[in-house]
Amino acid sequence: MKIRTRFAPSPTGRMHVGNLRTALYSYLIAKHEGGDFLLRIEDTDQERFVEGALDIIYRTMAGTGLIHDEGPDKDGGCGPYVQSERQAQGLYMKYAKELVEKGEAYYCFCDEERLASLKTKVSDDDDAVVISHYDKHCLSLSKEEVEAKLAAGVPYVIRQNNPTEGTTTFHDVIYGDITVDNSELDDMILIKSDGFPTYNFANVVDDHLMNITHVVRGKEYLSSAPKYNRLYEAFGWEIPTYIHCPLITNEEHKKLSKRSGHSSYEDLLEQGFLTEAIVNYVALLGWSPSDNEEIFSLEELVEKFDYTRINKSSAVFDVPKLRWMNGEYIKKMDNDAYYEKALPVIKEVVTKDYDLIKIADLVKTRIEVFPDIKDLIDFFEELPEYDVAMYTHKKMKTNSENSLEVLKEVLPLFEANDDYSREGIEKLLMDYIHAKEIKNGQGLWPVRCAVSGKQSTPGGAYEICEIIGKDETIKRIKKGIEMLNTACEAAKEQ
RNA sequence: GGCUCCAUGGUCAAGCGGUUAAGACGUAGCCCUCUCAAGGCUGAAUCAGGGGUUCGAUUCCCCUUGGAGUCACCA
Repeated sequence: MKIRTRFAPSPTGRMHVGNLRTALYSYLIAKHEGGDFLLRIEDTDQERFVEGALDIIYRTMAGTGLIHDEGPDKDGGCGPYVQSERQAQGLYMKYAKELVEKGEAYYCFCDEERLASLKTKVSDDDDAVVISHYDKHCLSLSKEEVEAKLAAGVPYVIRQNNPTEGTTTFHDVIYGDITVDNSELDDMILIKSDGFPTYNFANVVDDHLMNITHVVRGKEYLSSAPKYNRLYEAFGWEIPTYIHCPLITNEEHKKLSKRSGHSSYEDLLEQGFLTEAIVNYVALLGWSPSDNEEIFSLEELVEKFDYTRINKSSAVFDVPKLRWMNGEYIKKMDNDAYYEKALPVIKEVVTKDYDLIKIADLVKTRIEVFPDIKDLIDFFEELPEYDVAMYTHKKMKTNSENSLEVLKEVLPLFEANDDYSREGIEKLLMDYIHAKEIKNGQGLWPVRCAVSGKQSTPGGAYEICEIIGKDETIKRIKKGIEMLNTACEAAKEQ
């Protein structure tokens, strides 16, 4: 039997990483076995629909490479793939009525007020949680009463009719058999008063009609799974394989939600993460391969993915590790791809006519995310204000006096020099250092400080001088001499 | 609060009765080195607690504790 999985998002905004991972796992499970991966849009809540959210879904799927075989834009014979369109065909109502006839569902005319009276507050520490359990009030309505209300146009919903005794057991690949008392099963709404199906109902109907074999979804749905089973059984349909994925949480171990912010795929892109790194990292939240590798392309994931190795416990979304992984991907990038990403960021900071490629090369192993570049290279554009104390470095054996000496002696050499290639500068400086018989650091530290104004820089003195060129190098060394002069004189006076 | 699930270092995790309890991120130190990275090496750090079962439990069972999810005309 061919595996068919589906990703069924609601068009309510950006896609947060939990959804992305669900989509990824669905895709991987299908593709690992050469099965089909479908995209279905669950837009049964008209109020929550967000303009443009559909585009985000398509863009995310295409961007991450999770290409669907069937979907709203790719008919595979199970369409339409948008639930509002299916609703318009009266599809869900038809199935709901079938259930009513079987006694597995019933019309409910209870108004908001009555429903509210059913709600009970339960104190959960400081947060007051409101729960409700429908009391089957309308189940006792006679056929005639129902007909009369229907004819009178009284608003109604259709509810699932769950037994109050006995137990229901369902099976999940990851969590095993789970049994609950039927008394726990609320008579959930199947068809809302606006005629739309609820997520729960549409899901079951569509998964069956679309021949979905493996239902992949988040663990937050685990508690509603028994009610699904009752629906399948009521219809006499085959129950698909359930694969509930563990939650992805924030640092506080709470479920990652849209409100957590900065946790959607697009947020991450805006923060400078590469989609390959995001996909790779997210794949490893809740799943691990049998070997020790960690860096995987989507193709490799397809090959390696084994859903029986998915974990049970939730995983914290650890940004530092994502950053590390992103850095690994940056290092692996070929020049074209790297420059395409790096140069625009560099241009934001450096407007001077410098060799931006050289700057890009300098920072490649020093960043984890592209925006990191900015803070690293700002000194190229303009020499920052700095403290002369920087020239004093214990390990380099430098201080204000000998730094001043070095800069003074090196200045004429720079002025006389015309070879500002990296090699040229190296020769100039090393010849000087050898002649003076000092340690490399003693000569190079003051120069690098003068030329960058920073304690630490990507690259060393040679590279920086090469990039900023003769005029700027001389200008900055003079500035250093000037500052050290005043500092040394002030010291003498004391 | 009811129900359900989960429990190996700070984080991701391997382990599926007998191991010196992998590996990765992070972290500490060292090497390299003109700084910062990268790279190399080394270290610290984990089986929540208590009962069983067993010749032997991280591993199987139970309880406790802790955490999470869920309890909508949202998905």
